[in-house]
Amino acid sequence: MDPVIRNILDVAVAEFAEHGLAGARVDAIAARTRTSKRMLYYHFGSKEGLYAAALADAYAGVRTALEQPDYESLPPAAALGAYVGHLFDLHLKSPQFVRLVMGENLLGGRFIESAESVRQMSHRSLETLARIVQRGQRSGEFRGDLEPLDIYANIVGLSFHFVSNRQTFSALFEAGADVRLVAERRRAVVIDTIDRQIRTDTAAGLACRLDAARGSDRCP
Amino acid sequence: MDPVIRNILDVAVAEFAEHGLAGARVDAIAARTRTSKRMLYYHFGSKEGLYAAALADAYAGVRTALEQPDYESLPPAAALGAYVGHLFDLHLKSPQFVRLVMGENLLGGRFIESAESVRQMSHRSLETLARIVQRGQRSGEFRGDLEPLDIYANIVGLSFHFVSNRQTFSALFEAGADVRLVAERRRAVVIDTIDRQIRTDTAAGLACRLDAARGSDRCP
Amino acid sequence: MDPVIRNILDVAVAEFAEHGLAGARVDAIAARTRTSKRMLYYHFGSKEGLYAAALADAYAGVRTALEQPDYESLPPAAALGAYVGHLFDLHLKSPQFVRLVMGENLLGGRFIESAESVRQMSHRSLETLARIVQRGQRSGEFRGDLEPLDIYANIVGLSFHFVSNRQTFSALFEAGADVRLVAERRRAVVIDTIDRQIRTDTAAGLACRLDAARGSDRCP
Amino acid sequence: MDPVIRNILDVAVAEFAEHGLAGARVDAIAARTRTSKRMLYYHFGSKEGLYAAALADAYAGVRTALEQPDYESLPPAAALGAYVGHLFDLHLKSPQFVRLVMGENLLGGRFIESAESVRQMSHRSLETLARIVQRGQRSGEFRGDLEPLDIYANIVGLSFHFVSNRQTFSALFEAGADVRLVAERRRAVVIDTIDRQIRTDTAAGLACRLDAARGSDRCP
DNA sequence: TATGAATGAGGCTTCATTCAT
DNA sequence: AATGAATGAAGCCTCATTCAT
Repeated sequence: MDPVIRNILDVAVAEFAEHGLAGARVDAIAARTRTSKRMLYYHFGSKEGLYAAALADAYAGVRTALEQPDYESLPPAAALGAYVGHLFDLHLKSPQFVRLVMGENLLGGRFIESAESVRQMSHRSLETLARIVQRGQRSGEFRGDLEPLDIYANIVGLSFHFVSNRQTFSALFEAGADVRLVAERRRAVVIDTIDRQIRTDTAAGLACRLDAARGSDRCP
Repeated sequence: MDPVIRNILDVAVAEFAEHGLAGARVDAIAARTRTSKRMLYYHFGSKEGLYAAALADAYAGVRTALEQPDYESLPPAAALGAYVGHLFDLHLKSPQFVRLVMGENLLGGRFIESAESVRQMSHRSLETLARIVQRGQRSGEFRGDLEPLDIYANIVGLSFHFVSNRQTFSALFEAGADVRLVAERRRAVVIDTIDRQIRTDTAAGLACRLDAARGSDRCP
Repeated sequence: MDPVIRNILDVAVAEFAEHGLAGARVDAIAARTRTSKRMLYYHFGSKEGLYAAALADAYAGVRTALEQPDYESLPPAAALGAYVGHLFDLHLKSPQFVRLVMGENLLGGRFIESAESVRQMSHRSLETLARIVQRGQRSGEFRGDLEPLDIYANIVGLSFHFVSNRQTFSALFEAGADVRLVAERRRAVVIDTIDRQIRTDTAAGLACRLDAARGSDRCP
Repeated sequence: MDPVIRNILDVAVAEFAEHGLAGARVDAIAARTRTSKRMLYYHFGSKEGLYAAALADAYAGVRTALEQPDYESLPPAAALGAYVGHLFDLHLKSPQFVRLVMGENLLGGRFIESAESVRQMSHRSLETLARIVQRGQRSGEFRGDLEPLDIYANIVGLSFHFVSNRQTFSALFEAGADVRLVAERRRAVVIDTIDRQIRTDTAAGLACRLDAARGSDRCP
């Protein structure tokens, strides 16, 4: 990639992640770039054009990190744990990406819809999980009443939220705690949570929960 | 509360939730208010002052909803399910609140720190959960190696993320799906997930996960 | 009218007449005004909004001048001559108005269409002419095969063109001539031309010309 | 002419006619050209240089059309009618030329002065008219108190104005009328008007009008 | 002769905020 | 307690023009 473009995108990702689309300043981006403000418009057309490019670039950056380990060589439960840990770490190490996605959600997902590459990438990750789940279900270790998307939403939800809402959450509950220890424990909890969600040898089942959704909240 | 103030806050909450602090427009707020722009400054001093007030007001709105059912009269597992469902519903019904908290996180939690009322409210909700957990642990139904905060973070994380990231998530994975069915299933999955996280009769334990955090990702 | 608005409009009319919509500079207008650039936007919303207001104001300025003498008390031919002279003088004394209308034509008449007041004013002037013509036709002095609009277009066309194309026309044909004498002679020619167009005692008729339009250009 | 230059000029004429000097965009011209923006500057030096070239080119385009029919073989009155119709048609078919000349007038005729070729062309056309007039005067058909320039200004004024002010004029008076019929009638009216202006057998004379210019507007 | 990238000045517009009344 | 007019700083964007190749 053209190093000029590369440079602009790096700066833009940082600025948009830091301040959001509305709060970001084109002048601020230009100032931290090796080129001029005029060039931003030459290459990207508008502030929104630059934002969209930065968003896509951030997703692309994550994609590289998604070049996954070989889960197939591990037994299902271990593979699942590795997968969850990997996704958790990914979010933990990509706070800019997380912030951009948050901002994008606040904007109603306007810009992500047009990014086909993002969709492909996401689906590939989901399929990797689906294969692990399938293996576990065939071996009898994993429950059969869960969709891969149920699990995927849990993993991403827990991982994402830990990073995205850290500011308010730790301000409210963990004032002064050691950040590294908090993350380490949280990682373990998330892996454990998903592991228990999916194993066969546990009590309540999803069917009961769905029944309950129409009636009371009580499951035996 | 002074109806003028009430009116201003309602409009401000909507505007800030919609556009964030940077994207919100004081003029837009004033225009949708029954008073003039000058009055916003008279009562709240600045845009940021109004934002802080709107944020606190949104939290207060949720507080009312938190006047909780009497969990004590239910057996621990049922109480937990009810608690989780309640929190999930709370987020589902308060998208403005969720959006404000997202925006606040993007701002680094700058404004929430000063809101003591918010902290108190949050802690009260955590304590309610803690009491349920304690009962379950004493009866042997619930695991003893979990902190209430571990569970609370899971519940809030899953509930919040479902609402906050709906735009991108459903754009990527659920294009065209029935929104109500998706929410219903998701609610059941979340309750089920927390239930399984906390019961005693399941396989892997947290200790193993924490060990793993220092070594591999594999738990027996 | 608010003197601030009045002041802005005066300056804007001058600037837009001088440079056209595209060539005019908002900064230049603001600088020659007693208020700030910000106020232009406060009162008129945009450069185009200010342009439209200036255009309407220029037309209104002409309207005042159109408060016409009492043509009814003159015999038809004399009334017609007075009317033509009046319109000629009007254009001659309103070069800014003429330039604005030229610019408006170059813009395709985009802004004039929305100005109902302009339409009313123009039609009132046409009706004044129509009444004179009617009197002359009844008395037998004026031809009966002409529409008032045919005559009005001639009067306005000749008057307008003399002012609007003076720059190129005199550059090409009258380099160095005395401007006042040129205008005086031109005024006489225009009145004479219209007078001859409309009298009964002349040679060729319009019918022949219209026939010719389908065939040759030769009229007996 | 170099086809590259030809191509650039065609595009430039269109753009400047459409938007005027200030409103035209060099980028827009370059984009619709078969060459690059750099070439415009290579060949024409600047935007203004290109404008001047486009203006001269538009005049030259009209010159070709002015290669006139053989008026000498017609009797004076018929020749005059043909001449007037020819000039009217010329304007009608050259709206781009008309728009350019309008713009040029708004610019004060800055660029036309330097174009000697334009002057020559215009004078040749005037001389053609003068010869026709002279023949008519000698035969007694035409009045002797008119300068050829008086007539030429009338012809060009009426023809030009019909095209140049069509936008505002028809917006104000002919909303919805059939464009072709309007033009046809207008053409006949113009020929008729000039014919009557110049014939001997009519009432009022120019001398009276000129006298009137110093006194009242009333001619016997 | 030709091109895509680059440039700096200046264009229009909008913002949060305050003043006179 | 309330209002409409006012403000200056700063925002995004576009222009004609030129440079490196």
